[in-house]
Amino acid sequence: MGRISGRKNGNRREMITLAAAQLFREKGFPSTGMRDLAGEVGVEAASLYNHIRSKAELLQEICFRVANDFNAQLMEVEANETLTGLEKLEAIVRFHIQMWINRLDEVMVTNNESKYMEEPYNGTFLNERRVYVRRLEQVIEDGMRKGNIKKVQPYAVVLTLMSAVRGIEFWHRTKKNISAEELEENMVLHLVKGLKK
Amino acid sequence: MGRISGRKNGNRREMITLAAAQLFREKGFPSTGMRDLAGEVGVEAASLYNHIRSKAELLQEICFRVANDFNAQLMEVEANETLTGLEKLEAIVRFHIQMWINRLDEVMVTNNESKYMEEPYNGTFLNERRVYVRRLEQVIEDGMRKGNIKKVQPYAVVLTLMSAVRGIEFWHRTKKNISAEELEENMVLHLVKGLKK
DNA sequence: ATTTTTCACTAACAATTGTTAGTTTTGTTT
DNA sequence: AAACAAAACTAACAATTGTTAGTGAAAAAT
Repeated sequence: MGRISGRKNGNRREMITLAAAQLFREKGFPSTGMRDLAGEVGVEAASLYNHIRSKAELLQEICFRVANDFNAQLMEVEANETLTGLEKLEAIVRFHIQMWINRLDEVMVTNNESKYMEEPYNGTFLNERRVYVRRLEQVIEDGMRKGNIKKVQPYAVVLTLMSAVRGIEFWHRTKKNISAEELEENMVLHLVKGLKK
Repeated sequence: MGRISGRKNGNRREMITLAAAQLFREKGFPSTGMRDLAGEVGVEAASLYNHIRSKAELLQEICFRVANDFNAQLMEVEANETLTGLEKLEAIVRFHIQMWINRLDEVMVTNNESKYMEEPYNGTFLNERRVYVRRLEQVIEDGMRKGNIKKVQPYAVVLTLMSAVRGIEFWHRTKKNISAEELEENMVLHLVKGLKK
């Protein structure tokens, strides 16, 4: 065990993973070649395999890392007893918006390319998503019961919220029109405050 | 073995296009092989080329057909002088919802796979989209000026609206929870009525 | 009945795919 | 300086890709 275990290796691998996220987003997973990725990293394709096991593994790492971050934040909000239902929802929506603004590559890959994961990873992923949606519905139902969220179909609202933020993808391409803060406030106003009773 | 049902070439080609839309949605454009498509149609891969010029042409046909349908409806609404700004917006949002419900394959391909079109088609497509967004912003600005839409950033609202309906993709996989009509009403309530002054 | 058109077939192509094997270079530890 | 591990390289593989050429059969037109 000579070298400090995986320190340099870890950095290199992280670089590869982030380059992969960018390419997977831009070109899509199936049409991103290992030679494309190698070129981005500045190395021959075969050399990548000193750091990763397969192309598929890269996709799994990206998707599950993002999924875990969403889950962790939801857990945190759920546990916060000082917030009303509507405030919880707002915190969650703001987190989604910030993820889409700050980690566009990874989040878009998670949204658009996760279907290219092999089993059982894709199945697990879809299941985790289903659970996440159900927990979000619970937050809304709680808010409706306690009285500061107006009467709606929780499932429809969750679908709408989680998809609406995807619009940030297009904002990214033409940033000039409007700042990140303005965009966030407008979306929150439109999507969350509109639910106040 | 001769021909199957094709009285007219047009029918056969339309069958191929719709099968392509379904496969492009499910598997993505790059990883849908011509042999997959041929199998779906019940024919050998080479035989497809009696009806189409290339795989790329299929994608173009799907994307521009959908884009044209959206443009046509927007033009119709714009021309209707009896509607207020908010009513126009509602009509447009309802049309989007119905397109996502009734023509999911084509609409999803248009949203997710259009980037795989070669130039100049992709450029033209992105430009058409930009124009569409700008026209939708105009509808909102008109509504704000005439007084029945509350003060918002039109660009942010358009992004939100156009993306929110993408949630219907997930509804399609698990239809049981809620009917198409309920979903539409909930979305309209959430997305449009929330904008009323 | 004969010609013409339509369309499916088989076979094959050049290019590209992810990945492995084996070797050499690089940088660190003893 | 010698030894060792990490990570780069070249070369090659089997499989798959979209597409073309050429042929024969069925349908439509004459």
